[in-house]
Amino acid sequence: MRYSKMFMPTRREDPADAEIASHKLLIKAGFIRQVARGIYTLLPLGQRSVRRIERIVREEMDKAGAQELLMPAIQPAELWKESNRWNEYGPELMRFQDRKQSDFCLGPTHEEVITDILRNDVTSYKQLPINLYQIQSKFRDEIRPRFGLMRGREFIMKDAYSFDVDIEGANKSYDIMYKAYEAIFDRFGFEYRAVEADSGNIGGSRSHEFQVLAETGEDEIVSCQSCDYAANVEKAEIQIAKSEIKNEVEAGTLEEVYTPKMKTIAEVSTFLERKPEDFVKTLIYLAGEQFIAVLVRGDHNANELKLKNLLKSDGMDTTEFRMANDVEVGKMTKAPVGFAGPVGLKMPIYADLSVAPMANFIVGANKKDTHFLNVNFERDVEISEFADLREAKGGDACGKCGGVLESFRGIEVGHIFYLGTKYSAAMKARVQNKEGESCPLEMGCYGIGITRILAAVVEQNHDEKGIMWPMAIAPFQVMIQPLQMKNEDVVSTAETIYKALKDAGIDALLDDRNQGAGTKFKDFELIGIPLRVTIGARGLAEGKIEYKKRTDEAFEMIPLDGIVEHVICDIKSFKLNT
RNA sequence: CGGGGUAUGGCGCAGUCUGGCAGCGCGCUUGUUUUGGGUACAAGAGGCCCUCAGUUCGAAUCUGAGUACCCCGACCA
Repeated sequence: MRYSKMFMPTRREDPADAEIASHKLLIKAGFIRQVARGIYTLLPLGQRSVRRIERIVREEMDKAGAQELLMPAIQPAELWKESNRWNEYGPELMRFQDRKQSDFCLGPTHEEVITDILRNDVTSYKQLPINLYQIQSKFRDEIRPRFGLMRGREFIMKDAYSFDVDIEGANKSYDIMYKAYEAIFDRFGFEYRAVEADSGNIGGSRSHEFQVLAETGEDEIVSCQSCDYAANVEKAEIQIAKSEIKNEVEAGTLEEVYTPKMKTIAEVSTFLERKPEDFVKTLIYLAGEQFIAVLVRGDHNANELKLKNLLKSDGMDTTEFRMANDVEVGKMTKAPVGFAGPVGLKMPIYADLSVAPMANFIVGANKKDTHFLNVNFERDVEISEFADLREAKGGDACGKCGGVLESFRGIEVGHIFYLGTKYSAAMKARVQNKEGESCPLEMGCYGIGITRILAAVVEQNHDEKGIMWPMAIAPFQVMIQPLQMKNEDVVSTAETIYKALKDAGIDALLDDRNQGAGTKFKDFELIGIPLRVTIGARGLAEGKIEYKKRTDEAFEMIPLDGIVEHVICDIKSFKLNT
């Protein structure tokens, strides 16, 4: 491809509304443009890289025995009503009506459609196992889309669905996908971790996320330094040290203190000059119709999954479970948000084990701009139950082996779930097993965020000058730069090299613009093509060509008659490595 | 959904407080120049100042309503 013909609008200045490297660089280097909030166009360069990502995903999925199909983005409400997700999914589901006022949605995922297909055409265990996948645009009306392609409302996803006659088979299908995902993310050159995860509103029990390690990631994960345990903090199990027994200190006098407009622990602790560990946070949740309060230490976070499980085991209705909103908090605590506390609170109060040994702690006073000092259990607060309710954090003891947990931030690029019969039972997708009994299909589902991978790759592969694409994903493999466009030797040499590389099946970009060397170098660095072949009058006089990798500082001079072979050889070795 | 912010040429911004000819840099076009790190000079093109409604002799600027986008939060209690 010739640079002069390629539509690749680069910018000199950082876009005003991008925060993180991948968002900035993808716009600046001409890969994407925003159309609306969380909705982007993939420009030719972006589309080229996405195609390469898709190709790798397809190869590995096919290798794992999955078959590609394509389901519609538009889905009828009827199917979603069968699984009850028409109600459960909430406002994130993009809904609309056709001209006959029938309800439809834009698919955020495809369990319903695929289950519908299987129930009609699969009747015997002999047709199983089967794994079907597609690569397609998904639609989720996210509360807060952000960071460019990282969290969009329309995005490209690979989603796969496995069907087995029994749990044993389903686990096997799950393991195959786990391995396929490792192969895929290895080929992208990612530094990543597979972590245990909560299965969210997709449903199911067994679940792993594939997290690309990055400071800008939205997820927090912990991994054990001693064993192979790794999990999202939403899910991570920790060991509570038995030594956390009550401190024997004399209880101080309960005391009100004026804390104007101090809502957060950070604000109040700075204001009162006390450590966050001296505070107890009071969180109000709504489970079904019942309000409950949860106490965690000021420097801890509550783990909603653990909380939900505890409430469920206490026989509470948790089909609807969420934090109370501002109005509800105001009503229940008689104070604006930020000043809730357990003293005199009329609802069941659950407390994390780590607050049990605390004494003379600080809480909100259920009164505007006021906190209590020297609060103590029994005397001031009655607790319904102490339990492990907090989120893991770095330094905690591993729930499996007791080793030390280390924390990371990650970008979730893949997620696999064992679904069980959640959808097949609801939608009556059944087959006959060997014994002739009718049983619901055992399902698994497996997602990979294609467009998110594009962003994640940039997060892990860039410097201050621009992107550094891994060979596997680069929009072009090599850039050829004639430096003096008026020098016929330079131009014709560049053309010859360009043609030879193209004939060898290599994606080469010839920078045939009549621009100075500086401009060409800058654009090369910004766009991030892995290899650069520079033809300058100076080197050419000695029969030499300059050759440089985007990731290297230095370049080498290669004899003109060996350059093409050298480039081809390098690209081949890149392929073997990935 | 709550809080904060922004909206002026393709991009990045000033001008708004204190109403009076719509500006700067980059990019773009044409010509000359330069040719190994975003060359230099000259001449140009390009804007309903987000929308609507007010105030005023006069509104990018003041007032009101709306829209779009960005950030923070929804673990704050």
